[in-house]
Amino acid sequence: MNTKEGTAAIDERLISFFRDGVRLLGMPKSVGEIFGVLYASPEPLMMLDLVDRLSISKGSASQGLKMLRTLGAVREVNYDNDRKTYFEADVELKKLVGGFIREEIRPHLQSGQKKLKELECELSTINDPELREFYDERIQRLDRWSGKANLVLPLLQKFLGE
Amino acid sequence: MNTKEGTAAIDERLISFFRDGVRLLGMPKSVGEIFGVLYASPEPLMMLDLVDRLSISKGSASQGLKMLRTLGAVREVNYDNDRKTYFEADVELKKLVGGFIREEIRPHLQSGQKKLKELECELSTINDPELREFYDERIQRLDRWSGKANLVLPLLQKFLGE
DNA sequence: GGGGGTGTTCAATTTTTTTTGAACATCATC
DNA sequence: GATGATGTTCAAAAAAAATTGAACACCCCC
Repeated sequence: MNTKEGTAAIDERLISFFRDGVRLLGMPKSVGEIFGVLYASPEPLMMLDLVDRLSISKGSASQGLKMLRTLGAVREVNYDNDRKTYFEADVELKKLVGGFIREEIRPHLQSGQKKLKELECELSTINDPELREFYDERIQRLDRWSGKANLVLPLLQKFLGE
Repeated sequence: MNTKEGTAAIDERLISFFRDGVRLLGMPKSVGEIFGVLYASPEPLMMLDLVDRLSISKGSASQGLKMLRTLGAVREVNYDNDRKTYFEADVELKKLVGGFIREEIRPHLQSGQKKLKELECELSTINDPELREFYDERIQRLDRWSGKANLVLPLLQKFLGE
């Protein structure tokens, strides 16, 4: 790790940048901090480096890294022809955000769409035509919306992928 | 409130739909439930209707309504030439999502951009040119990204606004 | 096959967020 | 200006989420 140069202040700011950033995505701050340390590091790091650097437990570090690897935002690398596994950040943030969209937003959207389908089936159980009309309109509205969201997500990912 | 017709099951599903939906935006489930009840109601409701319907406390209902009004997703209306205030959902979900973008995402983005500005200033304190180059590249990358995000948000809002 | 260094798992703990409830504010009506 | 029906506030309680730490698994190397 690089401790000679005066990069501590910068590292701190980068870490804080990502800590807040992942909060917006509803992830624990430790995950943001881990990503921040890796993003700010010229060399890959080992898990224990993160534990030291951030004063977090091995458990947190392990789980945070797992989450980040699932998103595709961090990967294992070989380094220094040493057999240990090191970790490095994928500098393309689209991995971070794209992974979030893939792992969090899409499943939610899908389950929402399933719920809407079920809703449509139940519509016929309403007798009063006026009331049925009312619910029909509201459910259709959600349908259109959810379709739109489905449409826009890939575009968004494309756009954000530099 | 409409209790005659067999809409309870549908209402339940709509409520659950929004409960999960707002969870994705990191809001308390009570907020989603409140919006759900209003969205599923042909008539405006009073706060105490929500308290009854959802078996939540007045405090929750009041705070949830406040949040939804801040987002612009719910508004007060007059009804039944009665002086009480009633609440109804804005059926355009863009209000809900747009409000979220305005109240949550934008401020975060702005504070992130401020952080980046500060980071750029600190770059000059690094002596080693190679290391400075490294940080410079990473920070610029964040800059580009944050600019992109700023660009895409209004487009997103426009697109989602039917 | 034992030891050192690394990462994982998960029950217990801590921290954070949400919800509650009781005291208070508002205001139309009698 | 008392009453009743509504909404608000906020400290305390409950619930949910994140973090810890200790036991365990893995794996290279001697």
